[in-house]
Amino acid sequence: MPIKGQIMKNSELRTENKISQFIKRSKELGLKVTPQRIAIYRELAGSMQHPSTEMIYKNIKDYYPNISLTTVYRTLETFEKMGLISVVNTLYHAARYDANMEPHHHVVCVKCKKIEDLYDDSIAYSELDPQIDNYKILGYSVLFSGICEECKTLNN
Amino acid sequence: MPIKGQIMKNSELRTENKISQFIKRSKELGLKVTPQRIAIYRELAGSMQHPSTEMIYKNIKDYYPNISLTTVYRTLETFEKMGLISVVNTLYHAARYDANMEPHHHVVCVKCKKIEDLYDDSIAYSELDPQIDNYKILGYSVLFSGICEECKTLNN
DNA sequence: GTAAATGCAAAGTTTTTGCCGCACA
DNA sequence: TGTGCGGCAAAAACTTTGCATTTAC
Repeated sequence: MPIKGQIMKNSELRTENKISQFIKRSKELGLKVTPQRIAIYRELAGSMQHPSTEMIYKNIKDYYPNISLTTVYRTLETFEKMGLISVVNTLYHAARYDANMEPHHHVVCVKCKKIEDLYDDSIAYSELDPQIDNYKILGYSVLFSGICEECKTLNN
Repeated sequence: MPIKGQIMKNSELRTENKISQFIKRSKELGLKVTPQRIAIYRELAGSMQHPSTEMIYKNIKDYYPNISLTTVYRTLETFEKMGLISVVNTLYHAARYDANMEPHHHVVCVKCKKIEDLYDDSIAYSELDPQIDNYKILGYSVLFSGICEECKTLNN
């Protein structure tokens, strides 16, 4: 959290700028802007860690001890539904397995959580980007998300 | 489960073939081939659903009521570690969020579960594959997995 | 025979829900 | 000043662990 009267770093300025945008967008969307929501958004916008709900909660606790974990869960869900933030791992609810060891991709239905295989050569990964040279890359997967035939028909 | 004396469908033959391979590979790896393990592998190999642990357990229960959910959890973990099957959603343990709404990809460290952003134009998705035309595609994400600098150094 | 695998029970994590009081627009 | 939001407690959903017994090899 930025401290008044102190010089802010560039990254902190960037974060504060994102928060202004967030407040503006929240109002447009009819969402109430509460101190908890600002704290949660700030924590996320100021982090490069792609934090979990628990991590966000713990960080906020330090300066806002009364906040509830439930609030963090509910708020992140709301933000995500409104398009203010995104979930890195759509399929976080439970481990999903595959006996097919051929290289292939997946498409998941955001409504019914069905996963289907996808063989598509138009998604090609050519060479390692310098940005990830310090990683020992083991593999990669492409996950499409969408709405499947059946869920489109049910349109709910 | 295929029934003796009945004509098998092509898909069932394919599944039984995969099971033979699985048994052979298990022996090579020094894994014991138990009825439970065959049942779990068959359930996965015969399914297009990318089932969760619970789904596999429930299906097996129908004809093998004594099997334990713990066994299914432990067995899937073992299979995955040995490279017999794979997890579709590496980051299933907890939801991870991102305030960065720009299109970008991610790289996750399989050891410490750290996620980093990745901007890479060499991963390009050109056009929708006919296979997923019946989906209303909302987006896609590329997730690289590997071992990060720090975890490489710790080499454990 | 022995190490590995299973089953049961219990506990640990992560997430959701119900209810009520509060405060923001 | 009403409705959306937050906090607490409880439950649900998912996963792991410890220990005694059984089984595959």
